[in-house]
Amino acid sequence: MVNRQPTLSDVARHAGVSYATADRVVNRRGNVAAKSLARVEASVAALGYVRNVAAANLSQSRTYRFVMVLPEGTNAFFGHMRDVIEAQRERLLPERFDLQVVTSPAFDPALLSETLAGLDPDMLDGVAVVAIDASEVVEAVQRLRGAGVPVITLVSDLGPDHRDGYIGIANDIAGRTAARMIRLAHLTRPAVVLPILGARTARDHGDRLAGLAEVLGDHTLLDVIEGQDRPDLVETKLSDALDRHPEITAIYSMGAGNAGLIRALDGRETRPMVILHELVPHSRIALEQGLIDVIIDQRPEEEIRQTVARLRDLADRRPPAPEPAILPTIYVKDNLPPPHGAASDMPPEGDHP
Amino acid sequence: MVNRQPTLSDVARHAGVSYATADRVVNRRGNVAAKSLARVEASVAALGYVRNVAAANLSQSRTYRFVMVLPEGTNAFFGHMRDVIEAQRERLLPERFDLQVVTSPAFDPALLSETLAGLDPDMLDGVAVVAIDASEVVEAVQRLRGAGVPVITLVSDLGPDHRDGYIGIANDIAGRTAARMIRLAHLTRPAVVLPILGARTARDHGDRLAGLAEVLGDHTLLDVIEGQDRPDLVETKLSDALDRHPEITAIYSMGAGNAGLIRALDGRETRPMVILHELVPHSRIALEQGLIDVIIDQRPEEEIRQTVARLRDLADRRPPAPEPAILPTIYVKDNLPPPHGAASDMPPEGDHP
DNA sequence: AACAAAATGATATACGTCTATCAAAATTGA
DNA sequence: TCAATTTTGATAGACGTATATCATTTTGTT
Repeated sequence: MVNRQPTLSDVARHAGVSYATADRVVNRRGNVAAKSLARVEASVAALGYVRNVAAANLSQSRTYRFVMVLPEGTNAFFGHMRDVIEAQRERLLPERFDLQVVTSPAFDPALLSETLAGLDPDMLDGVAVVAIDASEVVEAVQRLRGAGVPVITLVSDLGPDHRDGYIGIANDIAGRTAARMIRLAHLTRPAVVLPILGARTARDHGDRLAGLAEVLGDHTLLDVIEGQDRPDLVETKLSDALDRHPEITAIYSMGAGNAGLIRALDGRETRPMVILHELVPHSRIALEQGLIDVIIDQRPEEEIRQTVARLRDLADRRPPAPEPAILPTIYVKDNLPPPHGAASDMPPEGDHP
Repeated sequence: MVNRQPTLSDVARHAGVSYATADRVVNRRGNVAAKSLARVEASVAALGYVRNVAAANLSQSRTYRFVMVLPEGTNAFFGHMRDVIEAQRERLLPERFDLQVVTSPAFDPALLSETLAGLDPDMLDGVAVVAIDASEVVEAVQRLRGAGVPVITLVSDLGPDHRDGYIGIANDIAGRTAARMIRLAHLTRPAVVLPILGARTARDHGDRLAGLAEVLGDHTLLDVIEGQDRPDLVETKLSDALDRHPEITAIYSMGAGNAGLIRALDGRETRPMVILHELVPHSRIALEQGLIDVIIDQRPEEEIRQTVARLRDLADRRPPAPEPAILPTIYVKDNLPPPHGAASDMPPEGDHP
């Protein structure tokens, strides 16, 4: 059996002070003599007192008010992420979580910093933002943090000193993983790899490319195609490259606009090995139909779950719960999650009769 | 802003009954006239009342008492799983979770059912068991469930009618995934695949083998080696097979005893492609050193997290939270999680001053 | 020693639920 | 219609914490 968890009254009794004084210590209200402070802290340690967060929240009728700032637009990945957040929002409402989604035009640091500046720190317990690594954004984040609002970055990071946490994958590792898969498919022959990205200036794309190059070894890496994350551009540029370089054995697409990539491949009778990023409806279909081989995904469901957990721990001012790292997940045709947007937790039947 | 969540008092007022009557309805205490019952239920629906679980647990000084029944022994996988549970146990103690681990000798249905029979239903709010699919076990589980204790299966399942949930991977999908990886490594040449498993009678191994065969297509599948999950046996049998079949291009090990597999490969100058199951210290090292190519893992951290969440929902008698499916995870050398047993994704930062 | 300032203690209320008790009202049966 | 039964209402205490108030004690200063 578990012994009853110690309460703050237990701590006060053990320290030989009143409940009020113990409360002054643990809630840092000041006006406590150094001696009392030390005794209370000693008792906290001795008894292993941990604040009962449920009781604390109840007493304050606390609501966790979190804002998630996502890029605006119709991008399939962030569209899915918004769906995931919406599902969580409804689930978490009765547990007193108020999740709000705010959008800001993609790739625009000035507008993003304005959006962040428009958030009222007094109405917030935490912010998660898909960051753009620019000085205005860093400043806007620092203003929030200075006002006591914890900020974590989501999917796209700022420097480690400028946020209270990062939930997302390491993009160099994603690139290395892609390279490893390409090597696995070229155990007995040389590879000629065509990299496609949105823009050389996009930091996450650059990191992926760097990781790719590191692990690719002696295999050949062609010049990158910049597709601006636009399907039409990707389609024409890729078609052209495939015509000019029939020796290509693998394609790694680091950005978005993959609907165009799929269209470019669909007509051809033979195709190279293909790896791309993010499991979204059109990439899923392409994988199921055998038009591509591998999808590297960052599991947005898991990212949102961890984001809420982390924001909550930050709001409660307690050490973050250890969570499994979010690693680039490798999907092939056979280990895809069940199709419905909001994932189900059970294996798709039939396996265990 | 969020409107305040309705309380049971709000429901009572809306229904025009006293708090006591509303309470009688929602907590099914009986002695309520049909008319009152209907009105309260209508008000619950109208206001969207959801019980505040935190307040309820506080009022009852509730502790969630869960037991996890694992196979006994030094198996690296279950050893790791126990470490993971222990880490969670400490974390969850202040939140009034009492996680107990009970072990039972591996592969012994009779002893497992005895172990289950030895659990006192009155001292328990839920059980998770690594099941053995045998009638005695099913009966023991049914006795627990009949006594009001929810039981979920972990890693190894019973039939869907005999438990309140299953947390683990679908093993046929794991086998299919392995086959897909083998195919990816044989895009331009035929594969000759050597399957290794613990015993043909082990259901999860059988499922993996079936999945493998389904996806392997025209490639050659050799006769299985039975290694009894024992490193020494695996080592000698594999060495022998490699000597007799130099044409082998891939090995898929579905069971344990992989330390022997690694020893058998370590001496050789060339080796086939190798896929095996479960990320444990020795398999991790082999992957990092390039002795094997792929590890298929079931993420025990994630399984334990979901297990606790599911048991809690069952104990609270509320619909299970949607959780992302646990899919066979593909690890290559580059997307391994951070090495420390209990994974942490963040440096243990200082929080807000 | 006298006084202000700082520290402490005692206590009350609130959060939303569960549980229990007792009295009052409504319904049922004969 | 009267008694027995069922149903309902009102209310109080407990869970552990946060917050506030006010009186009292201790400390520091000159």
